[in-house]
Amino acid sequence: MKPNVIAVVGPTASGKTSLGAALAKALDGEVISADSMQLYEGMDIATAKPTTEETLGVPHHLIGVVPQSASFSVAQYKTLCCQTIDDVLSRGKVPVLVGGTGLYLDTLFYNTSFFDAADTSYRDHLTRRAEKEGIEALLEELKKVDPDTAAALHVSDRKRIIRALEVYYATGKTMRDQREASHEEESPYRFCVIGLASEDRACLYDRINRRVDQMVDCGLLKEAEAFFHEYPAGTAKQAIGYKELQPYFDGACTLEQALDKLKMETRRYAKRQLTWFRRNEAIHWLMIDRLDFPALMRESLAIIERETGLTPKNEGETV
RNA sequence: GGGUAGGUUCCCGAGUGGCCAAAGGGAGCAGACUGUAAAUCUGCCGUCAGUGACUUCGGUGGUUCGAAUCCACCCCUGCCCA
Repeated sequence: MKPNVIAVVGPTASGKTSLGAALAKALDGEVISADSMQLYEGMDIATAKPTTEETLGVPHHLIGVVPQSASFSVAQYKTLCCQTIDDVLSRGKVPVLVGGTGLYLDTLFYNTSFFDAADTSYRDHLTRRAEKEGIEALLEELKKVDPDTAAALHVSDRKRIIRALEVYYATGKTMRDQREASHEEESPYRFCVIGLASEDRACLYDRINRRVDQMVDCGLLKEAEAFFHEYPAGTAKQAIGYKELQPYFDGACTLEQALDKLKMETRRYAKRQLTWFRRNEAIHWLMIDRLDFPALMRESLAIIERETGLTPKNEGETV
């Protein structure tokens, strides 16, 4: 029988961190992050990494483990995450995945193996060609080698056109072949996925707005300033939080304007996350605007018990 | 009080007699996603029925076959003069 892995997913600011840590604590588990930005070192406030208090004394893995300067990929995440899951399991603990990066989570749920993209040299070459010859030329080229993918892509979708060509030239496979090859084996784990969402979109957006203000209170500006000092514009990772603040530091807008923009971008990100997760029918959704924290815990534990048979270690110590 | 620039669909902002439900952008909504994914891309976006109809361009009247566009008066806003 496959080992159980719990996952807590959902849009940003939905409360994954607290629920995940509390569940891990209750189930005698350990948290493994499935967040593409918390993986990197630094950016603690901007990426809302769990604080010491928030971890509830439960071990948290894959947070701040990749240097800013490193190039990273989904493929590497998958390897790293599977190692971590196995490590947690080997110690008799329950792995609790917590995060909002849909692609990273799917690579685990569906056990897909991606063509590793860490080496960017050929991609850079294609990018330069796109600049010189125009992306239309590359799309024409893709039509010849991989017509399926070419037909499915919009001309504006430069990144995917380039990627499809990259995959073809590097592996000799079309994207479809690559996709099929990546599904050869089933996941070695059995996932029980809890999703956090809100019935009323406005409620989630409200939480996001408030959280940005909290981030500022916690020193987001100072963190961003130090970050800009260490990593000149363009060299940093693409996390939301700094690039929206850049104009403010440059004197191009007021702090209020920058924060409004930051909130807006975060809201839009949350919406994209929801779109991603919605198509996953295995997710057990819980509504954060209908359930308070104890209720979320109760419901989650009920779902987990039903699905996996796992029960809290100590009754009454669930919060 | 005088002068002047304006008031356009959720917001910004084009439009200065028919080709205007009204460019463009933003927001919003929906979708995609096998790349670094907190990234990137797509569709919809006045209302209703789905080749059409109806209600919109500060207000009220007017000119005209026809007005967001022209005229009159009124209301409001920015700036300048007092």
